[in-house]
Amino acid sequence: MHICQYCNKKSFATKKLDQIELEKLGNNCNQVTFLKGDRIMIQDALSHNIVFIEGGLVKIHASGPEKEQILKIVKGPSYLGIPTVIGSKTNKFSATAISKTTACFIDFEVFKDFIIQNGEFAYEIIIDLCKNELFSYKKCINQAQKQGPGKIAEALLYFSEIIFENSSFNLPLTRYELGNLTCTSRETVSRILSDFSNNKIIEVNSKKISILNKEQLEIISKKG
DNA sequence: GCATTAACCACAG
DNA sequence: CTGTGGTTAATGC
Repeated sequence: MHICQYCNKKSFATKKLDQIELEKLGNNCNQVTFLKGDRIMIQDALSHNIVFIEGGLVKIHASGPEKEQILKIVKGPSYLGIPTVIGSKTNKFSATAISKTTACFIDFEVFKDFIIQNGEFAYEIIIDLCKNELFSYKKCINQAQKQGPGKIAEALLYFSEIIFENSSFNLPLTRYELGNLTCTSRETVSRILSDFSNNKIIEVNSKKISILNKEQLEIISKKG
């Protein structure tokens, strides 16, 4: 059992719960700590839990016809698996920690009761789902229409602005994984990164990447 | 044809 | 795991 009342990492939705509901949540959720590489959710497993990532970085991936596909990188605080628990019996994707991550597993029946009984809670969940859907649309367009440099520029800006909120960061993926995420090959990632580096748009030191010319990167990302 | 883009292969560090 | 060079295929002037 977990004391949710005093948790300072509540989601926007759980901030809308009253004391009684928080107590109920606490009695029906459990916190787990994952290390880099640990699997948080396994595709095809039955799941009755909503996962809330309190903090840490998580890789969302699913198996395709020939290989595992990285769908996106998510930073806590964030819910995982709301669509897969509500819309399906089994998980339609896997989640793997790529840094130390704490997550709360919430019993779905309790989560469902909150949605049905607390409109403000439900509304916050809907906002979250909407944002995710729009993100998917955007990623689909990027993937279909942008060329290599545009895709990589987009990914670098995503890490810089959304994930790390810093112009300089340590890439939490290998070149192969970045290629997989952006739907290109590892060789293309290598070449584009050194190309950006030669043009003084970014600075690369193995995993450490600093964005030097954000405007230029945005132009490349935008025009594809 | 010729240029561009990017995947695949191979090899070195 | 990564960077680079050669090769090949698709696509667009």
